[in-house]
Amino acid sequence: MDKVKVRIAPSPTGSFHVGNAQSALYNWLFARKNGGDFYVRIEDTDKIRSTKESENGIREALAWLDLMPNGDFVRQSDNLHKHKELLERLLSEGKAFYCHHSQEDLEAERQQQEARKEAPRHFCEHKNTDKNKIPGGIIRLAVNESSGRIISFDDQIRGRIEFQEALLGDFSIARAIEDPLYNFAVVADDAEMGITHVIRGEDHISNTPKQILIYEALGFKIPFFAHLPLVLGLDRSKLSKRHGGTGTLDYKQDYLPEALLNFLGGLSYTFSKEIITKEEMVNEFELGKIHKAGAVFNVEKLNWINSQYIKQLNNLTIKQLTNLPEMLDVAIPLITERLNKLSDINDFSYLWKEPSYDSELLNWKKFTKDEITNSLNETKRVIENWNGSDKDSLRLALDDLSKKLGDPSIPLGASRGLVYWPFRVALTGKEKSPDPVDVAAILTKETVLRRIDTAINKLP
RNA sequence: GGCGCCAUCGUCUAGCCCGGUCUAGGACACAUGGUUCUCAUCCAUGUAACACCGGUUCAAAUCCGGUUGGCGCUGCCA
Repeated sequence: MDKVKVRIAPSPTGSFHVGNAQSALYNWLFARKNGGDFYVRIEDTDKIRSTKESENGIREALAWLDLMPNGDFVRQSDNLHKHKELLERLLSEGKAFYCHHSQEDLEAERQQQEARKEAPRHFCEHKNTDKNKIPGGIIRLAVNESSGRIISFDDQIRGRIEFQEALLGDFSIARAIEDPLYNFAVVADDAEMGITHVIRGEDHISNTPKQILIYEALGFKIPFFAHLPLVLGLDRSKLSKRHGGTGTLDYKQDYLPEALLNFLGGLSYTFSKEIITKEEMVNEFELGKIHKAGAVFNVEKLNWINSQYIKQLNNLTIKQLTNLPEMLDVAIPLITERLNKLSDINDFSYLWKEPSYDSELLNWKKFTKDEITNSLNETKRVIENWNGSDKDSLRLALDDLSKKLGDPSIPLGASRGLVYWPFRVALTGKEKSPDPVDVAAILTKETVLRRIDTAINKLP
């Protein structure tokens, strides 16, 4: 058995799609599981749309996800001389030929076929004329139009898939001798690189019979094919720009790479548990167990997975990720417990800078301004007598205050609000926050007192 | 239009290959309750699905056929 070699072949014409990232993961997993190699080949035959920035984006995304290939990135354009050589061979053997039809003619033909409810295809009469080796026009593969052959392949995920050869037409393989088109370049490069398993998106299923014909014309060994289900948007169509958030790097500022990988992996494969590392995925992974149906990219689930990973992060990593080196370690669990996305860290900025808020927020339920002001003044007194670190003693003192200020006939829980609510708003400026006692223990005693004063002054 | 792929809760799915153990299980989301000043966490509970029709069979989510629907491709893009 040959050593397993797989690859992803993204085109550098935009951001690295999350679907590409999922494809990269499954390819990487398959390679790792089978002791094979994983390659990245930049598909840049479209010279007009390919950009260097896009290629850099692919590198950055892969590096971020830690799905680095064995060896350097391969660039399809570096292989042009080989493509030309192969194309010349096909031409000289009569397996490919120059088609001199104009694009207008081709378009007209296509429309007529559609009107006649026929399969759109172009069988070219130039194939058997003396024009067939004269440069000009595009190069097509000579396909047998009267063939009754069924081209089939055993998809490693879907089972046998069949196509009628006669419906293919003499499809295009190059714009010119030094300008190969996708289907031809992929086959040439995959063969050159010794790719054993082509694992790619479902949108390539209909390219497969064409590629098989090219493999045969070239006399190359046909690899195994496996077509991955598509990553879908909320409307169940292929996830695209209009759905937003299609670029892998779009997730870099809010999500941990392990979380995105975990999410993407579990989207079209069922692992033994919801939260799983990619090393654990390697152990369980079997190509044939990848699902067939497309899966909706569900951000809610991604958020949940991300929150699980954030809770597991150590203090140093949190500080680096959020770029807040001065953050106190004791504050971290309070924050990570409430974080879905990394940038939400700004909701906790009161831990390191003065909060700003509307004075109305200080009022809890139907209490009067006087009652709130009084509560704050009493709380201030409690803080003044507090040692600044013992949370239990502070809670006890504030509970006593609650009993004192509240109606003795109602339970303590209900009267605590009169003390805790304004205190919490004074410290955090928010209506939702961790326990104010926890916050007070993080801020210095002086800061707590200052913020209470600020709150009191806000009230008329 | 042609060709192809797919089809279980709102979403991701288990079960399907080897029919009965499925009054269809789990996770996310949602709802309710407990803890609670608020939020989050945690715990408990709940709502919610086999696309349809026919066949095979004692028995079908599971096997077969058809229909419908969704999606993909249909380029001198990849």
